[in-house]
Amino acid sequence: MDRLTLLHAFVRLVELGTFTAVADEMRVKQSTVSKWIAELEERLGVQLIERTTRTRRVTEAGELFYERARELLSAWESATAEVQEQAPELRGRLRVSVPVVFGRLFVVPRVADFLQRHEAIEVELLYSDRYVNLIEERIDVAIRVGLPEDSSLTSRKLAETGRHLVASPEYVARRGAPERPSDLKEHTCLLHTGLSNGDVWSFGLPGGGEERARVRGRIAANNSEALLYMARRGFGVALLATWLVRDALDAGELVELLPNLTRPPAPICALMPPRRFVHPRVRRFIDFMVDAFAQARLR
Amino acid sequence: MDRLTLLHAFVRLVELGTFTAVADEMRVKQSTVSKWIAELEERLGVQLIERTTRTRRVTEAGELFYERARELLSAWESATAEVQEQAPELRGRLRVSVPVVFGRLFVVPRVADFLQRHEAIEVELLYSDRYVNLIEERIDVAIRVGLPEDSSLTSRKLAETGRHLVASPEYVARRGAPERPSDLKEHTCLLHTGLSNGDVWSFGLPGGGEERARVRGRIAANNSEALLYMARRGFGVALLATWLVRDALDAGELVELLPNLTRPPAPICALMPPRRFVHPRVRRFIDFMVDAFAQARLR
DNA sequence: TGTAATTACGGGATACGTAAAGATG
DNA sequence: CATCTTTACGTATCCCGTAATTACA
Repeated sequence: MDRLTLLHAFVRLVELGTFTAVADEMRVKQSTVSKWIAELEERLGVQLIERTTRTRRVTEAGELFYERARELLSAWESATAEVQEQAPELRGRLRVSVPVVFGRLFVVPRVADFLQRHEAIEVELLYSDRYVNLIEERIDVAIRVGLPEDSSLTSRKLAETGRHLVASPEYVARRGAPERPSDLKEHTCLLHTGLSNGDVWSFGLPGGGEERARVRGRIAANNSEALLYMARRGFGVALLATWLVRDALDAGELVELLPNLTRPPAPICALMPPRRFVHPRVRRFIDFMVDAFAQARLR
Repeated sequence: MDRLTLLHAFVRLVELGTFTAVADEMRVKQSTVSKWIAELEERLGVQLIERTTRTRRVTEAGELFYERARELLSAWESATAEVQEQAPELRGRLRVSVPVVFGRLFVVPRVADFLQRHEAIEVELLYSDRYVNLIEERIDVAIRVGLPEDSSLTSRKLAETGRHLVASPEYVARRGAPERPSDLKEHTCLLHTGLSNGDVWSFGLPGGGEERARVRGRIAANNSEALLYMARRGFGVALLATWLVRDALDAGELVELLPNLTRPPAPICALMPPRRFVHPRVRRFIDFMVDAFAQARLR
């Protein structure tokens, strides 16, 4: 086992107090943390933490070692940070998976900025609205609208997008317009699969508060553009990102429903495969995107 | 990979200059060192060493990181040493493989001293003159006379033992006594297998210098006592440790041959399975034995 | 052309997670 | 008795070594 990881676990155990907390923080199981601490003590030949199932007490040796461990970890941090400043030119290839429409509208310009700043970086853009397997496809970062169902991925929020509840005028003429979220039960809805709570739509009420509706429909897709297409064709009601539906709204191909209710914004996330160590250029890319998205609001 | 191991490899690469030298020192293959350095650079996102197949040059970032890496490694060393001093009571079980005769005469008393000093230590003595598989038998330390053929084991010299060239009086009466090392070619010799150069016996000449003889015989064994028994029974000439043959010499069951030539002493070694990390109690035990054997000469 | 580093690949050790056991207040 | 750690076990991963390839003097 990586000795610095053992130190990290030990330090956090001293600070947080329970194996469970450390495990959650470090994204491993309790049993793993237990083995890590045991291995560290075994290596040192010294008990660091006296523990029963209910109590933990840092030994005298543990107190001493805790200080040293903290120093070591921060020395590693500063050493790596220092050497990375020394050679700030990022290089190598980034494989970035982006949604088709959102990618074209919002990601590409920012990627261009990133490329301009870092001459030696290459970017491979993989357009997809599906939740591709990041590991198999060797993708460094996937940018997606909404939180993924697969929570094993590490995610970071880049921005939020407004959403509109829409349907085609023809559909509304035929089926009527819902007047309250609960009316959606009577409608055919177009569901986005692959997102957490894809079938529960919530709305902010004018007086404050929130109303949720579990919706169902004939069509479900893990692709927003497919839903947009189906909505245009009058197959049902869809809850879609503002920038996705704007043209259709302007053209009169779609009309907005429940316009007096607010829709909670959907997060735009950068997703990474659950690697233990994130490559600097990936981290820097994501930092850059977070920063770039924070500058301007999505319209 | 263990980050501190990567640092160690990098530091030694800077100091030694070639991947091969580092690999030999760290007991891994060149390809492994190559991957280690590549991984370290990959993690940092910085090239540390510009290398072609023929030349290596430490980059500017590498120079800087070298200093930090050295500090980190020595910080780890001192942190572990410090915490181990803090709690010097060793505990746990040591599985020690010892030769039958040498063990009884020289090891057991020293083990007793070690047990007396460390109350919480348990020792399991496994008597064997064979070269047992340390890993399979989960042996922590094996003490052996002579250097093992299997050089994958890490060994540490505890002491040296004098040796005598012996045969039974009956054998000498029948076959005559050798007058020079080269005469041994005409004799039936009793060979110890499992030792490096077990079939090449060398002797120090009175005027200085050394003479080697490649010997052969009908009987070979990886057990000194078997050779002693065969020598007593008159099956040939044996080169055996002083303490092993003393009783038989005193009793007249064996006579010494070539008494005017010196025999290079055989090393007494502590052997460990090639583990990456030696447990403190094992290390301390061996340190203790080295010290204990250094006190008194073997007779 | 010979030496040294890198890359490819296969086998084996190992470290993780799941689940059950154990312990303690 | 409930909660938290440890232990047992199966599996997937990763890491090392062997061998082929590449690169350079």
